[in-house]
Amino acid sequence: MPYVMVQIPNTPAPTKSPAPRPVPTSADVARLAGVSRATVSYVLNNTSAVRISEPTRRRVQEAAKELGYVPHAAARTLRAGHSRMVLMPTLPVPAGPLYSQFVHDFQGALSRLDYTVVQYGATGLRGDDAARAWAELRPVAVLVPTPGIGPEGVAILKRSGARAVVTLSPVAVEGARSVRLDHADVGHSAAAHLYARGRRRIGVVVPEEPGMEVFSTPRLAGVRAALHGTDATVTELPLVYTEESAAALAARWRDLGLDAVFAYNDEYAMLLMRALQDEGLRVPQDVAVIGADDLVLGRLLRPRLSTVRIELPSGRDLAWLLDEAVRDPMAAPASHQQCVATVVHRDSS
Amino acid sequence: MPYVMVQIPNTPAPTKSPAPRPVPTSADVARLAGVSRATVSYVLNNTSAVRISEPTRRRVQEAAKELGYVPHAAARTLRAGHSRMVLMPTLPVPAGPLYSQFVHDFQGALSRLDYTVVQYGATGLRGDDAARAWAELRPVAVLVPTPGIGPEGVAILKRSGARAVVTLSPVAVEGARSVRLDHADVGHSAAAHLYARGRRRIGVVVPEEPGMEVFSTPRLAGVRAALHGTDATVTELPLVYTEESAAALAARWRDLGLDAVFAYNDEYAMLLMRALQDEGLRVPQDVAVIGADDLVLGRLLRPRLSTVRIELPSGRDLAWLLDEAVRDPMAAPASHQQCVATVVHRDSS
DNA sequence: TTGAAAGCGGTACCAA
DNA sequence: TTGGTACCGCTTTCAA
Repeated sequence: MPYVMVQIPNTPAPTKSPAPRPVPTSADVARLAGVSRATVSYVLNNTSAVRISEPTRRRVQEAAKELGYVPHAAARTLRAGHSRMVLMPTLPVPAGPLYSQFVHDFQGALSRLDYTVVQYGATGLRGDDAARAWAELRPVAVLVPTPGIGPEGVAILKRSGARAVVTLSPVAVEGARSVRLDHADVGHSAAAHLYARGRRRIGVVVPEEPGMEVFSTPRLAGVRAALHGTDATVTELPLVYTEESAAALAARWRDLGLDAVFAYNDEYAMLLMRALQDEGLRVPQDVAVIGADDLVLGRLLRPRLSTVRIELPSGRDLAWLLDEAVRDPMAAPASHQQCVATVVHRDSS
Repeated sequence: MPYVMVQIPNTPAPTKSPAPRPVPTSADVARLAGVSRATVSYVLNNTSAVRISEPTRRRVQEAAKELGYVPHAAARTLRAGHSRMVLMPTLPVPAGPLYSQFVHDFQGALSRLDYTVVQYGATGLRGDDAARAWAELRPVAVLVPTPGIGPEGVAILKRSGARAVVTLSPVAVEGARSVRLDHADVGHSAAAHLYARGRRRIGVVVPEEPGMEVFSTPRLAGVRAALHGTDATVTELPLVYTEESAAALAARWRDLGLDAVFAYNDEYAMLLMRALQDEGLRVPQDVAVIGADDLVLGRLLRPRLSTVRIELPSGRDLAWLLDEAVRDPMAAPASHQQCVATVVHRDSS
């Protein structure tokens, strides 16, 4: 039992040297102001159904300030039976610029709708265990930004009081509003593009960083699906996000005999493209390169980087979707949003 | 009163059509298993101080599973008087790769130490109000990754039970462990470098994206400080992170008469450098360019981008620091960590 | 081995 | 206009 927090109301700590003053409660405020806890609650929440005299009001506020009183969210939530917390599990990998922007917008929009967004540090739990961990916090809504939850998980959350569960997932999840987002589409688009441009021996970069498989596996699968039944071949290319790893891959490029590569995303594409060029290979003549995510930086390369742009819903739209779902959990989702993946053809492919 | 959660224990909802079953509690589990709530608690928490017979144990577990019981974190926290939650306010701007990586590591390390990290969506509150909002959650520790808290805020958090407050801040904050991190150092290093390379008319990119001033202001101030009293001039260059904005800036570059630019960070630097080159300016002959953050991608440019590397503490180190502070809040911080900014001189300056 | 009951900090009903 | 008080869900003595 690591941290015993000694709670000794109204009594200076006994012998322990660094007496940790107990946290002030509304009862302390009431006592200091000479009123009841009820009155404190009324004043501090500006309860409109109740009129409190101005002098009393002031006394309470001064007492609260003097004690440095801060209400206890857990107690309030417990009593109220609900909260305005929207929970979003953090990604299993460091976020890219696209996703960071999305989260930022999403949070901003929900703040304006008077929700509190909380990103919950994934503890390595999976599936239903993860759902249970989230459910312990009794959020009013949950946004799962990966295909990391099934109907079971959704049921757990709803049974625990969540009024809305929104997922970004390739398949609709029973009970949740799912915005369809399939990373296989990205791979599919990239592969179809390369194939249409006459490429047949196609490499696919697979990042070796742990956790990345959540995204890289479907992207690779999309490539395979697009090329299935054609005369094209698919070659997996493990790559770490370092210059050295890219150089090593480029060094054995001629042996691989590939004429195109889908580089997972723009960042890996930029890394690899530079290494290929340093190796004396011409892009796109010797090898076509395409990335994904349509980063600004990709446009700066020469040749300009072709990419697959994935149309994430704006954070604002998703916030509204979520709010609507919270307000009327039973309403059928108006329309099944879908994130489309479109090729942005520039000069590298 | 938007969401009235009707709690009718042991009674099917009355008339309301989509009967929202009340969330199951440990009392429900107890009832179904035919035991007391105490026993349920013992079983579900594997309380070692108490022996529960195997049959009872199983009955409880089955009842819990059948009801889909999930314990209520707020209730537990309230009763226990403390939690293992580490709160970290989200940045006011979308995170860059450097910070994303840091947060990821930090979370992973704290998870292993059995903490739960929660990124709290900033609601636009500032200073002490923000501190109060964080304090409502009664976190065991708070990491403030910006200079967004003062001694007052720290006091509020500590009075509310936080056993540790850690800040990444240019100045030590009374009561908190501060890892010294001053973005002015970044500007200072960049400016000193450019000056040493003989540059005298120095531009400083100032991102126009809202919220960015948290970082851009000190970086600019650092440049000014480094050049104060010399014969060099400093010119602010507002820039939006788009090709168009960069092109517009580059178009009037010759009129500006600058021979060097500190571009806020590597991403802006890459953007601007490309625009300058497209305008026919030679880097570094006509204009020296230096960024910051030492991104991998900067090394891929030609000329390779000079940069200022800022040595963030590793997430793991900071997690340990925090854990130590939690375990012994009174102990003086062993050593004042400091994030140094060092110039990585490559070819663009 | 199990149960009864107190109490964590707030809120909101009902009385005064 | 205010105070008393019964909860919210869970843990943890103390008794049985």
